[in-house]
Amino acid sequence: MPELPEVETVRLGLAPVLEGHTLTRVEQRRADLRRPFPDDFVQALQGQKVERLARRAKYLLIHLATGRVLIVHLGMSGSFRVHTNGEAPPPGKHDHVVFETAAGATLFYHDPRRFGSMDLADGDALEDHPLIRVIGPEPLNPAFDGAALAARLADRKTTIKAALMDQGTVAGLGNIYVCEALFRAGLSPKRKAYTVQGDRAARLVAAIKDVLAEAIRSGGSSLRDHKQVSGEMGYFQHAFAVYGREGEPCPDCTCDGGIRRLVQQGRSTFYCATRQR
DNA sequence: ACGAGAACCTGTTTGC
DNA sequence: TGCAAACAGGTTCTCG
Repeated sequence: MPELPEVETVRLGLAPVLEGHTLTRVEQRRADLRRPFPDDFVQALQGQKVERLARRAKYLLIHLATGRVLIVHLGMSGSFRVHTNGEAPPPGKHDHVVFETAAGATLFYHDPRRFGSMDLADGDALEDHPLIRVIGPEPLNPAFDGAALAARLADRKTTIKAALMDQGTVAGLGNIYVCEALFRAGLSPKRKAYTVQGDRAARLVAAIKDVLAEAIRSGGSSLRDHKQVSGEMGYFQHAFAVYGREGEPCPDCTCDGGIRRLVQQGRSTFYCATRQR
């Protein structure tokens, strides 16, 4: 489920359950996800108080009162589910981590494909962590403007689609929101990245900020499984202009073919060849 | 150094 | 109906 708006939705859902609460029990139910858990995973978390939840790109950051930080990535299929009032069912096959709080909440981390990961860092060295260090600017930060994006694209010979999928260019976009932002900005996914300068870059930044903010307000996008930690669906998927809409009419013009699909870097791209140049 | 493709997994949908 | 192939919200390693 997870691009920036989905991870932000998870953060907002988990914050009231975790912030200020103590983890009375942490159960690690397998040795690895995409990578091994840190050796001291349970020891670093169990019995500790959560201070606050943050997010960087698609990483959920759980800051502990000890100063350590749990870094969680949801991969392609990771999700959290919260049960309160002692109503948690037994963990299922793909519930790889169980957290219990002193207030009686139970959290399952569920991830069938196991592309997710969990790691620990020291809070004061978080920006130096290998996973965090390589990430580009946060798109919703006011400092991220057309000039900032243009500068990062100026020497990129790949396509604008590939450049935006690269977390080092700008943080948190994935296949859905790249397709949607390029549609809103009227830019072809096949355009060379270095040609996105000046007004084109400004339009693209505005489109990125708008689509992400709208998606967060909608509780993210729920494609196949549920996403909000309560089990409720997000509903931004109903607002997609192009993603997953191959063959449907373009919502913004009367072109013949409607929405087309092509494959770039092994991923589906959806776009309108008339509106996006 | 950069960019494209493969690999990592499981589950679901599509096509013959 | 049944089986195989294709496809899925991501990242990271390898190869050219």
